[in-house]
Amino acid sequence: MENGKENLSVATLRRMPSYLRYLKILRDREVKNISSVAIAKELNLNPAQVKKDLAFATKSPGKPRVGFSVVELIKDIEDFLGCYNIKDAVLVGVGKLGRTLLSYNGFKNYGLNIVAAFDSDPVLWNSEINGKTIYPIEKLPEILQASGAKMGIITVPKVAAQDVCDMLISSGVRGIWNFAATHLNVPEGVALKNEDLAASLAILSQQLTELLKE
Amino acid sequence: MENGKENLSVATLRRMPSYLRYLKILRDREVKNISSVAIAKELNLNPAQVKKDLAFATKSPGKPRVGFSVVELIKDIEDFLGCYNIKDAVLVGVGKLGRTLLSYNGFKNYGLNIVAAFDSDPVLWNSEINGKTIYPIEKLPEILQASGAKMGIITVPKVAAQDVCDMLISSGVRGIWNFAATHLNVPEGVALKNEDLAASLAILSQQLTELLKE
DNA sequence: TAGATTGTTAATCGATTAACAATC
DNA sequence: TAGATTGTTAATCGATTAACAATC
Repeated sequence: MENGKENLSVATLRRMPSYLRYLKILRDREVKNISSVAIAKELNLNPAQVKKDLAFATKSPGKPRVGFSVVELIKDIEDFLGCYNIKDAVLVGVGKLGRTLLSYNGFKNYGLNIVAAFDSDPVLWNSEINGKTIYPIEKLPEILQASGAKMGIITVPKVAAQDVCDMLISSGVRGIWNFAATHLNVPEGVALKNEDLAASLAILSQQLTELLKE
Repeated sequence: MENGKENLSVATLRRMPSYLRYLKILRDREVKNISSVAIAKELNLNPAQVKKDLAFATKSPGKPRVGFSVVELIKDIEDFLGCYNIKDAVLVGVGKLGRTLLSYNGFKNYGLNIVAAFDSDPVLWNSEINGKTIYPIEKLPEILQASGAKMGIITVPKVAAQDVCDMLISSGVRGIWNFAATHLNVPEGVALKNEDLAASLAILSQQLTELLKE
């Protein structure tokens, strides 16, 4: 999808959901309009950066003296994020984390739809969590190919993660969202995103350490 | 803690855990030594970047022609990340996600120790998950101040998140790890890290969309 | 009108990358 | 020795920020 603007960066993409979160709070408070300067202030960002970021998503320009309509801005950002979203995904590994993700309904706000789940434990087979059926892992190639899903979510233990990853890719998956705390090897042409709580923790800890020094 | 090097960036900190993950796989394969060039290749990074990153963590320099000892490098990076870590944290909100985090033992590799959990549901009070006792939320100020923990993990529903956040801060917490999908307002002097699955998803989706275009 | 806010252009800053002398 | 790898210096690149004319 073309959007006219060049240079959409990962940093911009990463900030989009935080704008959305703040805007939704404003909406709940029945605030009608907001300026990029005010958003920047609340989120501790630079106003010019916020203006540039929003320009990627907005369909109509902001109004001088007024700013942006909160509800319109929410809609524009949701559409913007949605336009990148691959609708269908499968999840492999119905342990604690897998269950949590299956139960989470927030993904649909971002256009993600988990169409099926897989696990090796026969006790879980054919049961449902949040309307999603759990299949034996052996059925993965068949169901995945039938569904056409291009994204795989890995929530299995470390030792199984690479095998599951290979299996997903050989069945047509092109994007891997890895929640297993291990390094995965993927071929060229496959996108990999490691969900890395350790990295978040490292950043927060470092900031906190700096703060406590003062 | 001083480390001699200037300019430790968030980007470097974010990459550290991924080095660690890959190195641990090498260790399991009984690989003895590894060069920064080889690490860069496997992780799709620039070799100069890997060299600079590792220089922040390593206690002794790598050997020309040999590279780094895998086990020493693991130890150095763990120490490096650990030196920033605030040992003690409390968790508020023992729902699905809170339970998952309480049960997860991987945090201790990064020096994080959850000392207590809180919830508003009386059914949970005084029960334990993974050795951590769950207390009524009213006891938060008392227990938090007694423990001296400076980090708070928020896993409550959206609507309660700001109140919990305020409560944590007024009881001495200086770092907030927010898993609730909402914007939080924190005063200056408090570090906030939003754990943002939506942002990850946006990045992965965008990459996947690009890949599927080709 | 006056002035707040817009979007954009140009300057700055910092991270990434290339190149290379030093080393074993 | 020859050459792979180190750590570092200098060049490049891209993101952030400041400044400002245009707008209502």
